[in-house]
Amino acid sequence: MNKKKLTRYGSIILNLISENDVFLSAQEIYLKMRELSYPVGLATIYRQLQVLLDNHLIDAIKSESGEVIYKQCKKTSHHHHVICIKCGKSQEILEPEIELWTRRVAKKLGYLPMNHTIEIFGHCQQCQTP
Amino acid sequence: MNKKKLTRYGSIILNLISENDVFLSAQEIYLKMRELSYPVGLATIYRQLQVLLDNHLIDAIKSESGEVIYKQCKKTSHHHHVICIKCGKSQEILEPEIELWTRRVAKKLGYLPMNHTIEIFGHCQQCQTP
DNA sequence: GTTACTGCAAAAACTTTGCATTATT
DNA sequence: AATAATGCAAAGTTTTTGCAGTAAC
Repeated sequence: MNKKKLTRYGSIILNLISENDVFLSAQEIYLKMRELSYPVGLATIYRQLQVLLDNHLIDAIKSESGEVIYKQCKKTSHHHHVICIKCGKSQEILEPEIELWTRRVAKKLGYLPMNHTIEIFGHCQQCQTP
Repeated sequence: MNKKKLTRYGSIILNLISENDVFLSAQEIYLKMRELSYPVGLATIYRQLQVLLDNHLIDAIKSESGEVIYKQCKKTSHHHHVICIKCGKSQEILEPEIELWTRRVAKKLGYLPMNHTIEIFGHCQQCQTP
């Protein structure tokens, strides 16, 4: 058994993430925790985020700028996201056909696909009308 | 005019990249340049890679581990890649349908799509048979 | 002789790690 | 008391920036 358990701060972080509709970076979570007066260190944030990931309680993707951002998704199975580049709000993409597409394309080129990243960035409905 | 020009090292970097079939990171390019006895600094590598990108002479994507990697692509228009996670070899994906798919999916969710990333990671033909 | 490029060092930003201290059981 | 979690500081990585020196035109 390689899995570490959720700790006090782990649950608090999970709550914080699950209340939010946007992807948050570890740094943002750290700041929010400090705002909420939890005397938590950044290292703990990173360590507990890893535990949450290992237990599939949250999802992580890479932002456009390259940092890892976290969110709790409704779908438990593999999926992708549309992310607003203005407000950060994201929605899950529920299109199984794309999984077949990646497999088909990879195989056509002689590759055995193991993994893929698909992210769509744009403006959400609210952020389109200023 | 905001574009900087290609310099002596820029051309050498472009040659190095165009001779390679795999995506290279700035750090790898730096090492290869030093191996070839060019007394070039890492900062210059980064600065000239940016110039090469601005002039669309090379393409860049993010690797699985998050660092930016560079390659000269045959296709000049927007496209995606399958990348071997063992040897690094990549192939360009020539499927216009996926562009329509991302637009359609984003719009269905109320988003105005601006940008997207699609990368497939796996094992290439040679790396499948050890 | 100006202008632009480069090297070096320093800094910035994100993340990981080591270790002494503190909390949990 | 033993075990595990935490905070802090330090270090690791990738990338950017400032500036003095050098090359290019």
